[in-house]
Amino acid sequence: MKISEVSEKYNLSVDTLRYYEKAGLLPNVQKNAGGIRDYSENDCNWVEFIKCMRGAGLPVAVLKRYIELFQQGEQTLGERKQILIDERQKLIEKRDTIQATINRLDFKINVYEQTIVKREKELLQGK
Amino acid sequence: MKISEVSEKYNLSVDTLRYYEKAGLLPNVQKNAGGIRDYSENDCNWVEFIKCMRGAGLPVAVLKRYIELFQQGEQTLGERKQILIDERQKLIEKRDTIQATINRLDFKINVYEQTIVKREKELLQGK
DNA sequence: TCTTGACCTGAAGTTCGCTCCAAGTTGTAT
DNA sequence: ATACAACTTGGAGCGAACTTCAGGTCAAGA
Repeated sequence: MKISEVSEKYNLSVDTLRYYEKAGLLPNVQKNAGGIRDYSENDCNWVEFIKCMRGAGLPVAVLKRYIELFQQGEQTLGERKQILIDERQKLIEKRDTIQATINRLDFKINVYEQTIVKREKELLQGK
Repeated sequence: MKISEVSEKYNLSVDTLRYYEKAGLLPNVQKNAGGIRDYSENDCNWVEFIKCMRGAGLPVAVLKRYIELFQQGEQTLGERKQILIDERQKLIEKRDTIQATINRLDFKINVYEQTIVKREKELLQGK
């Protein structure tokens, strides 16, 4: 698969794909004789994984470390699991922070709604 | 209230507080004859609001716009309400993205756990 | 064969949100 | 009066995650 196809498939720019590769997130992408990338199905699965994790805000450096460990084989299973547990915990905190802010916005939006309705009524009564 | 006290109260650095002010998020902080800031209770409430919104990831530029409109009085009620509705919607999407990633991590962590337990058993059996 | 578009590289540039620095002023305790 | 900590400003610097650029190579169609 060419880089433009992967770009289209996952809605990531070709620049971002090359950037991820340079950053160590896609260490296995093969190149043909002419130096042109040919993404395997496995590469694509990694792209999809990285896109998902980045979408939730996991830092590139953390993903790089995870992939590094993955490359090293089974003796890193524990460390990899711990990374995922740590990041999961951070996401839970982030989600809860966001939820609290949504609740606050809900309240504020309601106050605005009521105020606006009140102002409209006053206007109709020619106050 | 002095800047150091506000900094302590809301756990924001004095640099951040001055940055927010320069960025237009705290337009009303008064200064005494010597040029030293004196935060009112109202200023503090804005600091708290900004801290909360920034904590959820609302951009400084959006908050600046919101505060600008607030300064302009009642004729901007509708526009202000719309900003909050838009940002609320983005937060909901962000929260859902994060939740989906948490679920994915939960699954992956379980797979790791099972794999690790399996490897340990094999080790005990001298495989 | 020629052109054109997609690909390549390394490096520089951009945006965001702070964070730090230099150099100077103010307020307070002794 | 003197020290010294806390305050002030404008501007530079930083880390993260891209994004763009310059200059070149490659592959396919007319």
